[in-house]
Amino acid sequence: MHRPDIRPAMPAERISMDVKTVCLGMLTDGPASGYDMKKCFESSFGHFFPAGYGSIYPALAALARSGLVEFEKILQEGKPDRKVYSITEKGREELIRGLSNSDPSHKIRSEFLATLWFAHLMSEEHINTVIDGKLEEIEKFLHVIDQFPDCECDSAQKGALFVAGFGKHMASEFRKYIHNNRDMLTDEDEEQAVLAAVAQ
Amino acid sequence: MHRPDIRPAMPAERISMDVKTVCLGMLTDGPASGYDMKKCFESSFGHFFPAGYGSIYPALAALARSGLVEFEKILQEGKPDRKVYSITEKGREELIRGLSNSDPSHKIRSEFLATLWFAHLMSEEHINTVIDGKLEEIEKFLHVIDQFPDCECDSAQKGALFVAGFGKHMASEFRKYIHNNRDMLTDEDEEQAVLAAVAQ
DNA sequence: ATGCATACTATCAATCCGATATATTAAAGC
DNA sequence: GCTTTAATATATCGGATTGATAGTATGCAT
Repeated sequence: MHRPDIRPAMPAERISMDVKTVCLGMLTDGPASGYDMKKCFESSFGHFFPAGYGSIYPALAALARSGLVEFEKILQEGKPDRKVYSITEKGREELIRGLSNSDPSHKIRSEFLATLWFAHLMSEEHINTVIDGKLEEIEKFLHVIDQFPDCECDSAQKGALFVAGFGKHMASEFRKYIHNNRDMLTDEDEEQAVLAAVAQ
Repeated sequence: MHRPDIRPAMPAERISMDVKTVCLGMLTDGPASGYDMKKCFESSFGHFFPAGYGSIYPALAALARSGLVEFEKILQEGKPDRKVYSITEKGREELIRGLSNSDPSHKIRSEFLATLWFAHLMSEEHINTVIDGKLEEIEKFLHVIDQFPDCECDSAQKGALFVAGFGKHMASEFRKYIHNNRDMLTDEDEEQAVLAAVAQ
């Protein structure tokens, strides 16, 4: 009725493994441009932590403002100038802080599963299209990851191998589950099964 | 040099399985309030498609504006009024459209993996904290999903069972991979490797 | 010669996320 | 009895992320 001094929170600068922190981490392998980093996201990092230009460039700008990275403009003939970023000592400290969170998240956002949840509203044909498309995608991914390591951004040896192995394992289990269970979405006797389940 | 009629995109109203579409889907099981839907996200949907109040309420408002849902204000004694939403015929059509995307995404955003990628910059103790924390989380999730189905929002039988089974399978494979491979992050010879790298 | 790929930069609107605010009641703890 | 916590409900706000687009230049293929 008369608000007693509400102030806007000030979230205490949460320790988080965000795009900024990942960029700092990448720079521990040596200087790189935003473009280089995007490629690294595409080839390896992005499989479990995606980021596009719209996140990378603002992240680098913010890091530079806080003095966690420095950059050097390199003029090139023909091509646009490169801004080559390197991590500072302060940046290294901040990276360690970013890694210190004891409960980092692991989130899935799956339009695929959300769609199939409503399989009863879809034609059998379309269900198959969706599933076959996803299987193809997984196949491609497994092919890519099989010839890992192949990217330059890996001082990370141990960690990179662990993460790549994880990706490979989960992708092949993804495939396995779909192979073994896709029938339950398209089986003829679905009507019966459902009725039976309700009946008893 | 003079651009031949570039027009500002008009994104053609992308077909997407977003929060709005999921809310429409939930409403096919009967009318519900935003609060009800949040609970449904927490209990089941959120495991593969998270959404909080900050997404749900704006989504419902937008759906109402477009005439895809209607709502009725229900006055209650003691408690605040409920706004109970129901799907319209137009909304059902839009839902079907939302389900018609042939290539729905399945994305992972894992601070967990991003952190462990840099395991070589972390203490063995902290690596173990992070991993044990995640294992505990998985254990809880498996416990929850074992007593599925238990939520009210499931006309979806087939789809819900498929998705729940998927979650269960992937979670237990997650656990298995960590059990079998966590040693590679904390093995003794890491120190040597790191020292050697620094020394030269 | 025209379009397409590659190499670089960068921005914008739409959306989403996490935290917070407001209000009331009921149960649970001290 | 008093107080804290949980549950029922609504809603908003800043900050971050997404996906698409824009701009500029070279070289390659059709």
